[in-house]
Amino acid sequence: MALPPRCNACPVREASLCGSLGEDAAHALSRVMHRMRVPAGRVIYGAAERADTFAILISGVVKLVITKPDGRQQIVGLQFPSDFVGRPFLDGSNLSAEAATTLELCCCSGRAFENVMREHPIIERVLLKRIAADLDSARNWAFLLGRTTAQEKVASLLHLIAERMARSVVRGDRERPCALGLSLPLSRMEMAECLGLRLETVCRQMTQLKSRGVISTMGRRAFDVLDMEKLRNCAANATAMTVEECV
Amino acid sequence: MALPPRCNACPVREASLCGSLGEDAAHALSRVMHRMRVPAGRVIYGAAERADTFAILISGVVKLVITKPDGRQQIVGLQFPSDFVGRPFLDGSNLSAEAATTLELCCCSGRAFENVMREHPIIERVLLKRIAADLDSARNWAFLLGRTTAQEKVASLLHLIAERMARSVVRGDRERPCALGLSLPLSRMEMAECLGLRLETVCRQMTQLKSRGVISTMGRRAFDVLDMEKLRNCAANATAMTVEECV
DNA sequence: CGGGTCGTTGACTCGAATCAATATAGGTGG
DNA sequence: CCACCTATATTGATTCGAGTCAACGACCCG
Repeated sequence: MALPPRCNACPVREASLCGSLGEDAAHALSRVMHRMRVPAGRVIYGAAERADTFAILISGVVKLVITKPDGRQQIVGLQFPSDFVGRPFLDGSNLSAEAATTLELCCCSGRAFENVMREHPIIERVLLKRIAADLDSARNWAFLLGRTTAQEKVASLLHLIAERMARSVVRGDRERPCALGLSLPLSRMEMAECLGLRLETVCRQMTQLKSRGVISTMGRRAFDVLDMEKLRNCAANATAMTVEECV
Repeated sequence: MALPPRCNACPVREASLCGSLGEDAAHALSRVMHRMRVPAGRVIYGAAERADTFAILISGVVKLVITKPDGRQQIVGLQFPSDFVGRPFLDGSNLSAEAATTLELCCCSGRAFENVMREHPIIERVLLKRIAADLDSARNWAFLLGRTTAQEKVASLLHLIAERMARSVVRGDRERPCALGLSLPLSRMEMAECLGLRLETVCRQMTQLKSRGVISTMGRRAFDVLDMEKLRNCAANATAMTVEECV
């Protein structure tokens, strides 16, 4: 009746939804879920088909995208390791979920998940909290999109990525003063789609942050946070900040 | 064991969360909830205090606002009659809920609600669906903020208000070709705070919509939709639309 | 009827978008 | 392993939509 070895060895067990369940709900879930690798770019669920997947993200990043008929796209959410992906009970909006990087998932069909959930109401309660947290993030994102400068947007995104990627990489470690050697899960284009900007604008802001010694980049898909404090400042209120204060 | 008279006479009973509950869960809820009037401008819950209210909105409009230390504000959600207001189980973000107009609420303490919920898990399931729907709205709002022009933003907001206000006013009526004599629950300033714009920009867009015969206004807090089709077009893709096509 | 808030309009500025060249990374085949 | 090739990223010049600042007008209150 013990959990399978893959659960005991699971790097996100505590941080994920599973970590908040009791022994038997966790066990019941473990019986229907299985590991899976998904290559970057794969669509996990799209606007058309019924979202019939439930998954916990073990590694990699998933982007949630709204696409309109005229081609405009907006990334409205990012899911990191330990987050869940899926839309139990959900209506058909124009939302799709796509692997931004190669993923490791622990997943099952939506139907199987709903069955386990019906037998273990605690899962429902935990899911409710997770969705409420997602709602909070979505609203904070709306603030970012509506009320901040390009500078703040880019800095906030890098800050978010630094926090979430570092947490999933140096687990257990004491908090580091600054995050080094982080992989950047998004292209410039995708960053722009996140932030309601054009990719050229994202580039320019990245260049500025580099020249101010806030970050540095290595290749296209990696960066360092040289000064977390500065980054936080840039994210919070770039407008109230002169170049002197920032450098 | 019947529901109290105020429930049977409740104008939003079917559309609200209560309408999706079984007989006894609805009855249990009705015993802890009570009617309340709240004047416009009152803060229902704020960033500081623990959000300890749960309410179903019977009439009026509630705005959900994020305020940053530097004074920037963004309205990240509107709740209309039949929606719920409150944050069961929720973390402290910088979100506050404020009455945009005079409200009629059916409410109880968050604690009381959680107690009833624990005894009637169906409430949890229904709440989960409502929150998931809110999450969807929040993400669609993020698209609006990130990827649309001022024109589309204003048109979309008016369209949303027309839909939700009409639904709560002419309940039961067949769908009207266009909504007339709608009350506008927000000031220009609040509209701007919704849309990530300045109030002057909102004004200019309103003026344009009027001159194109899409809407008309009567006083500060009322408007008509003269041509719902045009409004929908303006909301969907103002950029792809010349003045000729619109007029 | 007068005062104050809120809304409207106008003139001008500025930040990000757009259009247009490069430059670099990273993969491919020789 | 190197040279090439194509995606992606960067930088520059210019435009344009929304912001800002300022004046005026309309509505709502006592």
